[in-house]
Amino acid sequence: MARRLPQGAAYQAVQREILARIRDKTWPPGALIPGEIDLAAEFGCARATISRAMRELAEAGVLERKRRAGTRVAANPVRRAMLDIPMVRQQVTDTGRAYGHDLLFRAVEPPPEAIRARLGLRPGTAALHARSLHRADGRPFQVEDRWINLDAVPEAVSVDLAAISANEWLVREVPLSTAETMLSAAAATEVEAALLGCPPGAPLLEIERTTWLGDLPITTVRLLHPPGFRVVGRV
Amino acid sequence: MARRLPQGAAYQAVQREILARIRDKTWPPGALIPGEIDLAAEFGCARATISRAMRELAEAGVLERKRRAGTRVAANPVRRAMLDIPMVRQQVTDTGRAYGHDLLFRAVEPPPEAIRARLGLRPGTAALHARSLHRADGRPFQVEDRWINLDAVPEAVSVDLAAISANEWLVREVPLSTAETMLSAAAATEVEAALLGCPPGAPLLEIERTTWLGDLPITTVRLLHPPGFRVVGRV
DNA sequence: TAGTGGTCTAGACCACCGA
DNA sequence: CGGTGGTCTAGACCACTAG
Repeated sequence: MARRLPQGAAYQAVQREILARIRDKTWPPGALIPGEIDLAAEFGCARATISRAMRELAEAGVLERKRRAGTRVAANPVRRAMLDIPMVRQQVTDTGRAYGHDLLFRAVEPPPEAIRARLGLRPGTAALHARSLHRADGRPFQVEDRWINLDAVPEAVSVDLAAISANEWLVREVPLSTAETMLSAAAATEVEAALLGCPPGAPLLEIERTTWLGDLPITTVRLLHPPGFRVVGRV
Repeated sequence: MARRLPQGAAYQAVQREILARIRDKTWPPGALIPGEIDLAAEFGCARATISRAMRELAEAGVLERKRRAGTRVAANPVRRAMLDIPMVRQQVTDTGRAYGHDLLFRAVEPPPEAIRARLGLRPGTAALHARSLHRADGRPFQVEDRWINLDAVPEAVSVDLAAISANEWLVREVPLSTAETMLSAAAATEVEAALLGCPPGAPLLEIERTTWLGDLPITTVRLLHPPGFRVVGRV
């Protein structure tokens, strides 16, 4: 590989070259591009280097790879946005504001059907239900409405949610779970409007997230953000 | 590595083991974990295998790696959601519906200040402005309000946007650009409400995206979706 | 069934930066 | 300055699947 380019590693130089050839239509969308061995010969590097370059481009959605069939330029490129959704506290303090939260409601009760199904509970089973308001510099930042599966994490029932937010407790005690996230827009109810300090009916960004530990549903949460709130995605 | 586990590759087995040790608090948040050489010895595999396993976990936000300082369990785990935002046509047809779109407006005109800055244009420079309504089975699916930098892609001015949507033309002609995506909630204006078939003030999911080719801004677009529309993120 | 990508290894050199 | 991660190599075997 052209002796130590100033710009980073060899596999990245390979990626740049591949991208350049796609852009200038040397390799148009859908085209079959040379195999790893051929490219390694052309670029004068090891096959593993080409392999890593192409593997990452495939993960990024730029290439489509199949054994025996070879590697093609993706015909229908998909825009992928990586959203980082940090813990609320960090979201607030990272922007230099003071974090605070109020526990508005806490009960152990049977969840509505939609939540029950999402948590995989038997009908009639109770779960921990908590609603909190998170604040930045005292101003409303996020309303959190959370259900926790007590079959999965029974110790949650004895946590003082006024002292530590459910969010943080779960991150500490049940780390590294998998999650499904949904984003949508919702109109503020009377109650939500009062909490967030906006008119009823105002458009709120709503994030719903269900979290599993393996196959076991742990918690499902609905986060509401005041008008103007934005989630920013990288690449 | 424990002789060809049924579940996938060796580096994945290493990842599972690392995750297991984080979950059971063998390695709590913030803890320094053994180096690549030690782990390679323990797992009986090559250092490269450990390296790949840990590199991916670091990219996923589970580990934090620093030269000389070693590898630590991330203290403030971030939930990362990967949003796939396909081309509108695909989004519609993938769900078995018929795709259609109407060009509502097209002009070459100086953009408002916010757009002008985003596209990096000199004051007074005109850009291509297009507004379209995308339909699924005839029903409103998305309102697209787009500005295209004609300094970057002058040939855009001669494209028949009624025949091919700006979205698809750009994907075909200017592939593999980098982008910034923002999601928020917005209230429907009178015009938007009429287009999307919802009451004025209804909460709309708004996606704004600006796209660059290298450092050159290409286009910025605002996508509005009717109430109930959801974006789903994987992991 | 042959050829592609997927993975692994043993060894090596290097850049970075914390102790 | 020395140890860590970051990368690269040459070679090997394997899994999958298109032809």
